[in-house]
Amino acid sequence: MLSDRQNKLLKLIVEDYIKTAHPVSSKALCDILKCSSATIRNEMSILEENDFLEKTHISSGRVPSEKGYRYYVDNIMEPKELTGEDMLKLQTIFNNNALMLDDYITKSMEIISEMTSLTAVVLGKSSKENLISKIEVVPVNEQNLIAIVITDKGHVEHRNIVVKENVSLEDIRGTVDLINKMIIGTPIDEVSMKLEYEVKPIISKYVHQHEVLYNAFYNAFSDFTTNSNITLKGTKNILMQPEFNDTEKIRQILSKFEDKEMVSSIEEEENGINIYIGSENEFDDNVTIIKAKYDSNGEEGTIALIGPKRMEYDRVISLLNYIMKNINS
Amino acid sequence: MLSDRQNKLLKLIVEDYIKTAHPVSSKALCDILKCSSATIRNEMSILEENDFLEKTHISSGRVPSEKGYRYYVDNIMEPKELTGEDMLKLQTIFNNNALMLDDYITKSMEIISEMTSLTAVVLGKSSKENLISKIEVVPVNEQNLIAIVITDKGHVEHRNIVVKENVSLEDIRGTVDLINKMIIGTPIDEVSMKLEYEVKPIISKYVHQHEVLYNAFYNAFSDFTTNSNITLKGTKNILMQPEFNDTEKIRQILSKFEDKEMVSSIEEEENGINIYIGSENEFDDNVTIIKAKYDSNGEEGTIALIGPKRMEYDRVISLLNYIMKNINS
DNA sequence: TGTTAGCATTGTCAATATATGAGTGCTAAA
DNA sequence: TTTAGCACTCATATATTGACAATGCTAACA
Repeated sequence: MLSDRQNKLLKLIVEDYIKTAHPVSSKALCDILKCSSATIRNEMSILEENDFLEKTHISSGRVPSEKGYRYYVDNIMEPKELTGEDMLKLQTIFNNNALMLDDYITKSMEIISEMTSLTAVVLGKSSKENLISKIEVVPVNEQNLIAIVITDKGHVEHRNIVVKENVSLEDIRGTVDLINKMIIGTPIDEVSMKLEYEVKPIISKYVHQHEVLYNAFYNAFSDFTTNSNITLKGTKNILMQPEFNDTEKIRQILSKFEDKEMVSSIEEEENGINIYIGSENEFDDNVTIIKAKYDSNGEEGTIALIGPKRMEYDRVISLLNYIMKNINS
Repeated sequence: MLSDRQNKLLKLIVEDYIKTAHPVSSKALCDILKCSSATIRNEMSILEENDFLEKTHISSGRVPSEKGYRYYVDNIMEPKELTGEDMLKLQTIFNNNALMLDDYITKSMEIISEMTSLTAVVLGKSSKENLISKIEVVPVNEQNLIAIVITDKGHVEHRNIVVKENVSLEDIRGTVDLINKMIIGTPIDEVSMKLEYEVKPIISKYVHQHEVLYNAFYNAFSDFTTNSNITLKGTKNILMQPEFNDTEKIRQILSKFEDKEMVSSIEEEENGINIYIGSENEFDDNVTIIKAKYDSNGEEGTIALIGPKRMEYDRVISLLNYIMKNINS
């Protein structure tokens, strides 16, 4: 267990380092702790022996280790009130009644990304499990139709449908009506199957050009499930941090950001707000990721912030907390 | 005017530098030009005097200047046949009948970006001038409706509409019918005006809760025009090039990529394929941008590739040419 | 007149040296 | 337990050096 003074010291070091990004020297803390630098050095070396602190080289000041950050987050850090300014910015978003859930989330994460200089990630649960609530088909010209699919959660997807041969508008209408009747209430990821085994046999009875039409619709619907739904905001922010003053590191992170699988791996399973420091996360050892899983009336997803391990943990958590309070229900 | 040999020399230097990214020495070209390095140096210094070549330092090999690239592009470079491999990759996209114009363009630019290690930009003309061909409203639950707007070019936009007070479904239907009747054929950027001055007076006569409903629809439609329509593919590619082995340059370009106005400035006004080398473009002195304006049945936009000045001009142009041939009409 | 061999020159790059300063660890005394 | 003092270490910056890769120039050559 750490003594009171060690706690206080660790707190000062972590917070100073978060602010300045420079290793913290013993001298710098004399005034605050009302003792000499030697005393502080003694305490520091104890903290270092216990792996809470590290040195960047043998005669450098101290820097928090991953364990140090973890201890800070778990035991020292105090919840921080949102500043009026921060709250105001978010409030204006949530006060806007005309937005959908997705917009609330994306916009607030965009703002948070800007406020904190972190990179924001929004991973909407793929709409696989959403139920189809309506299919609408609108002709654009003789060969092109647009099929619009609306799910029970209010998600809208559309696909272009090309009908090469001459197909009568009636046949199209008939097909759409049939599909609509049979497919409403089906989860999106089961649409293909249902089309194949239930709709196809019936269409072929009632619709003239059933072959052509069926294929067109089948193609349009078959890739709905593959939709991934990833949003990144402020990609560059994290790369502006001094810990990424190195082209290799920048390129490495950029590559990961462009890799959908990599980004998808950020998805959170646990409830609440969770912090993954450095090697605790699968994404990249150099970063901390703070994730939160949201659930608003069954619409689930993950919001996350990515930044250097040296981040304002207390502030970020308050901000995420505020969002979660506003969207969870 | 340049002599034959100077032309040949410049060509060799440009192409060698494009391939290797290393300054080209006189010795390296002896074999090809069948003369001694001294002779080549003499010619080189003439080319340098005329600003076609530069040195990175006083005793370095030569590197093409902007003027050198420009001369190469205008007078030396020969059109390059697409390799079977390149063509095949693009062909598979254009052979897919189920795609819309936007998809053709985005997908082929994505592939080209990958093939050339350049960054691709697609700037669709904002759909401002598109005419509205249908408005569809679908209820999601008691408070939320989705308004879907389809334009004559087949673009689909949707907005969530929140109706707080109890409004009857009939009133909503009535409003939608009215709006539909009055607004079809209107250019998107005139919708707000038309709603205000023509639709509003009539709605207030026939619909009960006209105030609430009108406001909801008005809000949903009012930001249609602000839609910008920018797509970037392979952002990281350009930053992987050796000329960007410098965190400052990387950050500078990244910031510009995240700045919508900056990216929008890439839009091309001239017809055909145009090349802007270094300071010839407004975006960034360190890059070359090759732009093409497309026009497919009135749908206009710009496609562009961004990379280091040291890029395979001939290949890139052939690739863009191929796309343009396939989409222009 | 154009080409070339030869050589001094110039700058990069990498390795090495040197000085400076910030910060530590340790020890002995308060 | 705290602290002053000092030796020590390492990063950083700057200068020095030698090897190397080019060049420019000149004088000789075809």
